[in-house]
Amino acid sequence: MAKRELGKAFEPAAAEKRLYEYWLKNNYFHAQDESEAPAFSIVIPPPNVTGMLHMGHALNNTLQDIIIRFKRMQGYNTLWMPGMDHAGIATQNVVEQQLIKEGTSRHELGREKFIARVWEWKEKYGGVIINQLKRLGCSCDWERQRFTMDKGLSNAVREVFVRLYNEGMIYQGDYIVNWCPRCHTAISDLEVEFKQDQSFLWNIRYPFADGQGEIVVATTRPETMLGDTAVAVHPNDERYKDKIGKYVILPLMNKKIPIIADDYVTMDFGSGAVKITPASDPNDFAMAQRHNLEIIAVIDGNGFINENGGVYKGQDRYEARKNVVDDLEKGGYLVGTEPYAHNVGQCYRCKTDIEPMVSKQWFVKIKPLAKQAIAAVVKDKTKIIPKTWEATYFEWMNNIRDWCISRQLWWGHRIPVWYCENCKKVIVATVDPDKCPDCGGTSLKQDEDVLDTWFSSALWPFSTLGWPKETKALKTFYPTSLLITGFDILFFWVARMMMMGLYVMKDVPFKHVYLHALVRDEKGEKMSKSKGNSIDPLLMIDQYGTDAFRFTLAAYTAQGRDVRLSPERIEGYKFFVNKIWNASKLTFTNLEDFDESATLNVADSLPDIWIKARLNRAIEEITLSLDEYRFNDAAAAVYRFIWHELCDWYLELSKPVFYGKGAPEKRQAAQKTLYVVFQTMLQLLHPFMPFLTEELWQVLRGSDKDSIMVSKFPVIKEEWINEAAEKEMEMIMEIITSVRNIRGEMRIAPSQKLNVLISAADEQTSKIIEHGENYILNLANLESMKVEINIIEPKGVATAVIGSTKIFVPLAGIVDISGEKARLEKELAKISKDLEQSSRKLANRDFRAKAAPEIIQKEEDKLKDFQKKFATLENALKKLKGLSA
RNA sequence: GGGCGGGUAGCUCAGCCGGGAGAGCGCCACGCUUACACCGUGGAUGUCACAGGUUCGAACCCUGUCCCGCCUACCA
Repeated sequence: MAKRELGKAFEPAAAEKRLYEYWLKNNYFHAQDESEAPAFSIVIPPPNVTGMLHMGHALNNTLQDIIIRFKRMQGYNTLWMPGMDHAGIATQNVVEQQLIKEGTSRHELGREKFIARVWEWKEKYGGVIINQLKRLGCSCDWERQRFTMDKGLSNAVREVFVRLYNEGMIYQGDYIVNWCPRCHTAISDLEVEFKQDQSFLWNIRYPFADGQGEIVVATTRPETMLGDTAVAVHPNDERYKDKIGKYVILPLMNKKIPIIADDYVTMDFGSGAVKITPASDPNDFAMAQRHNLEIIAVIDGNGFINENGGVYKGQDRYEARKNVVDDLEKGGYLVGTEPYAHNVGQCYRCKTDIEPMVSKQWFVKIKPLAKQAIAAVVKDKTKIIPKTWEATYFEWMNNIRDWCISRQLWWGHRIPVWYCENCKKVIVATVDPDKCPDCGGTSLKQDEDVLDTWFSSALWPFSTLGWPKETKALKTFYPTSLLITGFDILFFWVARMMMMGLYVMKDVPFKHVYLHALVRDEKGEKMSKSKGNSIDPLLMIDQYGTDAFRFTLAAYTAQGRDVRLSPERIEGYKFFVNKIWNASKLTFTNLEDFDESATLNVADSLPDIWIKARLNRAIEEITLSLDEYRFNDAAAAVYRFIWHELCDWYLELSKPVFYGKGAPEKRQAAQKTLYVVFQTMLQLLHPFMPFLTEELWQVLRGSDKDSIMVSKFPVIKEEWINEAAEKEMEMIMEIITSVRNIRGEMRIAPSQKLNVLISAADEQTSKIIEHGENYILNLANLESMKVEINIIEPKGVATAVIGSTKIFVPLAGIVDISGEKARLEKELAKISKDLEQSSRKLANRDFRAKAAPEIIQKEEDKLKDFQKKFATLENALKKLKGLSA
């Protein structure tokens, strides 16, 4: 085998670039539309076209790439479908800001030109995140990349809209919606964020129209009283029973409004009477519909009082609040003001207070869709992982309200509805009509609104595969196998994909949904730009390399737990990368003269057999963990195998053989083992650390061979299973560790060679230990080792015990024996505690009567062990005291 | 108001279908042994939030309490 040179350290930046290009060039990321191999597919949660890679993306896409690479190596025809979302409000905002800087506006430009500008912006600046995903190592099938505003996806949107409309699932009407006075659009219930606000509760007196007394109402929004059209009380409220149907005078507006009765009113809140403003409150709106109340809007789309607000017209809603309160007070209508904490809805995008407003909007009738989506999860057609999220999913789906899908924006899928200006006919069509089907008129006007961005995202799992065309890709990859996303968009996106997938495709969009947690800072706070605590993933990649970064994310991704990240943690895994790099250097040096094809007649050594048995266990654990999306467990298993088994033990045990201190055939056997184990280790690690493993794989096997990413993921090899060897090795390792312990505790210089006497309980153990003599001599740094059966403890030794095996280290002439006393006493204290606990347990009659027999047996074995150890140590201590006395 | 998750070593967290408290980092001691000081070897460290209960036995199961997150909700 050729000589291989590795530099002093892995250089991520250069290697990452080179290897990613190599993968692309060889088309490894590409999935086949048709294949013999079983399909495995994931659609990416499409990032916003305006987006920059943040930690959430980094985590989300790292996890996807780990699974995709794992499955690809397992031989699946693997598709990772990438793409982006047009992000209506966000993108429109970005371009509008640009226009403002240029001293113009979208209104000056006009709709068509504005949209052209957005496209221009998209081509020029949009989608930087795609290149950032590449730096993360994502193995997406880039040839298939989609954008929600693409022609194909836009067709899908229209097709679904028309279908829903024709089946009576979409309707238009004047309803109260969440209106953002800054974005000038309606938003869905989900897009409203509630924030607690320290405000006041104003108590206002409404006099009866007949002059007989008054009724007091409380409100957090006094300015809305301008639009009050009733006062409501509970029908069973004795205080007001006789007042129902009477009228009060609305202060400031000097208007008669009725007192009505409705169950919605809580009797014991405030005075038990509530003012009703149907145009400014969703509950009041609902009540107005029940009671046929007048609906008077007093606040306009900008958040200003309109012409219905009398003298307050033209005032901003907060200014009007102040003035209304002042005037109420002046007029003697204000009964009192009390501090009050309540929730205020804000626009998720711009944090402006939402103004509930009545306007004409499009809605999707959602209950029938939700019903199917619930059933699919109940029947396990789609599995939500971790399962705890199912409850949340059901809770939301069961209480879902109709989805407002129209947005008063320009950037987005324009609603495919046209109005004939001649005969008022409403035309709903997938292709732009040129004349009215009824009257033939050609003066058609398209609905001004666009659809909620999530409407198109909801179709993502099938629209990206070519639907409504019946493509091969759709047939092969739908339903997709898995969706990986953050729990924060369970409702926004996952739930809606479930509903649309079932409605359109008659099948679930994915079989598994893995919901991961949020990335937080080391204090557990959500990362955000405004808090200034966000960590830039690209900076981390620059500093520590993609592999270390990815591994950190995986290692901290425990189900149902947030990922707390800090640069120090990533640095820790950079050390791991370095460790692997150096182990590779050692490996490659020792494999220089290795001939892969040579046949060997020499048997494997114990470490050879052992490391393969351990490798088997690592394969099993990693595979199982990844199958169950336990990323942290999988990462820990790789880490432990590489560092604590391969590096700490196998490489150390094998050094003498490699350095030629034995027969050449033994060296060849070790080389063969190392060659196999090292390759397998790289394969296991590949999903986590794609770059490092590819680099090493190619150096090890020669770069003319295939990439590691298309090699076969390791499976357990029957012939490697060897429990006996694991036990034997464990014995030897324990002996080495106990001598090291004595050395450390007794402060014996590492350079000081020791002689050791070992007392084995039986012939078999004695053989095992003798078998491992060379390993023990080397790793415990001994001059000599002697094993006998049941020898009497010599004088002047330090003693260690492993079960029935005793290890004696003569200290005469090496170190003052008095230190051993303290060491033994410490050990004795520890063991006597265990001993006491165990014997107490066994002395308990109930324990003997009720515990499982194998547990009792185990406990008895334990006790015997403790007793032996205790006796040995005690004996040693006695001897020591006798000696020094 | 309802729901979910969490409170285990100085820090971040595993362990939780009940039977000898773990990892990583940090800390202490020793060591430049021909892959690695981004390292090696050894060591110290915990009334497993609190209070009850079930059990032969509880970090793990049950009940309650206290904190900390998050989600959800129309009490004006």
